[in-house]
Amino acid sequence: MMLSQTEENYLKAIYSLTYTNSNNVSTTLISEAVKTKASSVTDMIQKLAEKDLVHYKKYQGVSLTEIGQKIAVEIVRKHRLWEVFLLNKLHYNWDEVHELAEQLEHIKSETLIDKLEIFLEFPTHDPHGDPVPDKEGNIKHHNDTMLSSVETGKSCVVIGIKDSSDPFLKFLDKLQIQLGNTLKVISKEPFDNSMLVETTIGSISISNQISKNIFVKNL
Amino acid sequence: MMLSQTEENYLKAIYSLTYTNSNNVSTTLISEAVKTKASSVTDMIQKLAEKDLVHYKKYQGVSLTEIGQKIAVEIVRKHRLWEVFLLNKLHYNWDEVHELAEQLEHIKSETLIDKLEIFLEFPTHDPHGDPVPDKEGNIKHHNDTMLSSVETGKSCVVIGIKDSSDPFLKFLDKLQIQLGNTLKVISKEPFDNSMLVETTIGSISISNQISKNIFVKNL
DNA sequence: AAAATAATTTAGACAAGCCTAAAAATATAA
DNA sequence: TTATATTTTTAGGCTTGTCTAAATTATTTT
Repeated sequence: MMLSQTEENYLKAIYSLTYTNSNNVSTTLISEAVKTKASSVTDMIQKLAEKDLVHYKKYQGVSLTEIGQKIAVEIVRKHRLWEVFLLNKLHYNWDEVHELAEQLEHIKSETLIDKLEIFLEFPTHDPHGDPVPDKEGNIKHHNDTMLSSVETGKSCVVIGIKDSSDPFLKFLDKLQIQLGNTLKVISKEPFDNSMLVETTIGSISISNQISKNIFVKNL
Repeated sequence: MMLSQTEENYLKAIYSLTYTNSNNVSTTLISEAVKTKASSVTDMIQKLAEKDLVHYKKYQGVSLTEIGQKIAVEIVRKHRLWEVFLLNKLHYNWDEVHELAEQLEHIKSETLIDKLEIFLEFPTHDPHGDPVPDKEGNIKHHNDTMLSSVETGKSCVVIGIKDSSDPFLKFLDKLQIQLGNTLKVISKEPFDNSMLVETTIGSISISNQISKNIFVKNL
C-alpha cells in the first residue's frame, strides 16, 4: 500500500495517542498532533477507514486496525533509526534530531532502512531511550534501569533518557553525556541523592533529578 | 525561499536540459524529464517565472535565472552527496543509488547536507563521476582522464564512470570495481586495446570499450 | 507565400488536503 | 430532565499540481 506522507503522519499520531490516552482517540486530539483543524481530521479519518487502516464510527473516535498499526510501527522504526544516524554519525545534538527524522522517516524504499540498521550496527534504542522496533515490528520495552539506582562503584552505559524536553536535552549536551557513554558511579550523597559520576570528560556531580531521567544498562 | 518537491524537480530538470540541449529549453523536453504533460509544464513554468526562478516568454522556451540556477545546483549537490552515502556507507550497488537519491535530495535542512559532507570526508565526485558542487555552488569539472589512457606500469584511482547505463553499472558491480579503488595497468594488448589490470580482487582483463568509460585520477 | 504539421498555451475539470461556517450529536450542568 | 456547552461532522470553497480538449503560435513543406 502506497501512502502519502500526510496519511503516514496521521497513522503515527493515532499510534502514539493510543498509548498516551484512551483506546479510542478523538479527532480533536489528532488535530492537535498533526496541526490541522478537527474537520480536516474527520475527512482524513474517513479516507483511512476506507483503506482499512483505522476503525471508525461517527462520533466514537478512532483506533488503528492491525494493518494500520503495522504501518505505524514501521514509521516509528524508521524515525528512531534515522535519529540514531543523525546523532551518532552526523553528530547532531540530542535536541536537534527529532525534527529532521520527521522528514527522513517518509523516504520510500524496501531496503534502505534495513541497510541503515546494519550500518548503525543494530541499535536497540533511539537517542531518547525509546526502543527501535525490529524488522517484524516487535518492540522490546526496556527494563527501566535509571542511573539513580546504579550502585556505588558500578559502571553502566547510557541507553536513553526519559524526559525529552528541550532544556533537559540541551543540558545533557552541555555535560557531554551521550548515548553509549560509559558512566561509573564514584559516590552517592545520601543528603540530596546526588551522585559523583566519572564520565568521558572527568568527574561531575549529578543531581537526583537528572539521574532519575537517564536510562542505563548495568555493566 | 521554500519550494515544493515538485518545483525543485522542475528546476533540476531545466538545469540538466540546459547543458545537454539548447540554452532555451522547450516545454516538451521538460515534460519528458518530469513525466507530465506539456500543458502542466506551462502552468508550472509560469509559477516559477512569477517567483523569478526562470526566464520565460511565451512560445520561446525557458532558462534559469541566477537564483534558479543556484537552487538547482544545491539540489544537484544534495543528490550527489546522498549517492556517495548510499554507495560507500550503506553498500548499495552503483545502479541502485540514483532513484533513492531522488527522494533524499528533497530533505529540507540548513545543516544536514554539510554535516553529511563532513561525514563522507568531502568526496569530490559522485559514483557516476560527476563532480560534487561545493557549499557555494562551484563545480570543478574533472579533466577527463580515462582508464584507457593510463600508461603501462602506472597506477590510478577510480573517480567515476562515463556511461551510466544499467548494464554497465551492473557489469562494474560484478568486476567489483568501485569508486576510490586503486587500479594498476600491468600490460596493454595493442591488437584490441584491451588491458590487464591489477584490482583489489586480482588481475583482470578489461576491454577498450570498458576502459574508455572509467574516469581515473593518475597516481 | 500559402498550406500543412507540430509545438505551445488556454480553458475547464479533478483529486488531495486543507479551511470556515453551520448543523448535528454528545456530554455536562442546573 | 431539560438546557447549555462542547465536540464532531457536513457543506462548500480554496490551492497545488495534474489532466484532456480546444485554440493559438511556430515551423516545415510544397
